[in-house]
Amino acid sequence: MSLPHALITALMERPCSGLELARRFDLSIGHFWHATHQQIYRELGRLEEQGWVASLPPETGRGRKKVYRALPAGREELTRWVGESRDPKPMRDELMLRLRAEVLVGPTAVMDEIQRHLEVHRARLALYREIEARDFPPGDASRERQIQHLVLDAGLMLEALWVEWSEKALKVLSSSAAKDADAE
Amino acid sequence: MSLPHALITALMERPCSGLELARRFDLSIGHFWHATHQQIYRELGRLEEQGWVASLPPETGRGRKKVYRALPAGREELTRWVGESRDPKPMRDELMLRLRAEVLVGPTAVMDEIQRHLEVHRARLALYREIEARDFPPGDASRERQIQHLVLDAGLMLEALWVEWSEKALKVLSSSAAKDADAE
DNA sequence: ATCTCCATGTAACGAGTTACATGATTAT
DNA sequence: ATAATCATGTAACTCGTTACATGGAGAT
Repeated sequence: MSLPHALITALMERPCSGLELARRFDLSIGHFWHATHQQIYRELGRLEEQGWVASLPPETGRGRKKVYRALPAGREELTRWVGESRDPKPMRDELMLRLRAEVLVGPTAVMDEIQRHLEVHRARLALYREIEARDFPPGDASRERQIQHLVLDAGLMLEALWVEWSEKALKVLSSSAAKDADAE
Repeated sequence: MSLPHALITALMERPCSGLELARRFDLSIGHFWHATHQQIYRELGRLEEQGWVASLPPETGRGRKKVYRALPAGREELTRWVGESRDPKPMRDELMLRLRAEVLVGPTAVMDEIQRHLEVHRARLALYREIEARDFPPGDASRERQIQHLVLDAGLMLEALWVEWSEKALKVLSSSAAKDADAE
């Protein structure tokens, strides 16, 4: 149940319409909490029912741009939610499942897949580094900036980790493939 | 759509009943693909319909232990699935959302939450290190063992990353809190 | 006029979660 | 006998995904 609070947060930062929200998600919040525009519309409807956000123009049906903003009640709800406590979820990684299955049915072409992942992670890492260079110049910063930097840093560290892991995996798999060939 | 294939994998490694599967998930596969026993029962039913797994005793209703095993068709399906290609999903982390919201409604007690997460990740890291010491002694190993080690290694690296990140976050937050106090 | 975007929305489904129900087995 | 536990299962719900439908605005 985090999407509603992600939306209130985004609307507190700046009021905007559903589609703009979807686009902003793609650029920032979406890096650690993805959502499609359908999810966003559905959730905005619920948030409005709850009285946590409000849309400006009278609801004249489809095709009309509706600009939402967060209400005081939304801010209160957000404050309550920030104080909640949840255990971190265990990771969920399909590639690890595939590797485990590969041991049983392989050898297969998993190396290609790992290579593909490696490239995706490298691209994300490069993107995050750009953002860091642009938005977080070295030197002291306010508490707010430091927290935002921490969040970005988690993304940087994760992508770097996956780049490192993928390279290692490729190395291990190629050497063990060579050994298998020797054994024949 | 990964759970069915996780189940086929587990049943190929060793046939067992639904509840045993649930327990084995908690111990191994569950570290990177969690599932509850309800999910597992539902999925086993579907897998049996599909003809990918079979249960031994005649189906005499509730309370009767049913031991499942993977069928050749299941193995084929697994082989097909291992060859599939999917982009890695972007991370999804509620704590990052909370931090982003905290900037707007804070300062709050997020540090306590980060501390809690830190302890969870330290515990998982210790567990994975135990498993590594027990199951992966140093020295050459077969391709299978190396792949299994790679999977465990991803878990180790991730938990170590979160420990590192949490410690850093606590340091940053405590120093910026001190500065805020100075400013008053 | 009609075409192409922009913007909002519906519908249907699959996956995951939570709470609970029921039959079998074992221990006391 | 009955209570605890093992084992399987139902039901109801939320969240996320995919495909598609509809209305409005500007361009040619």
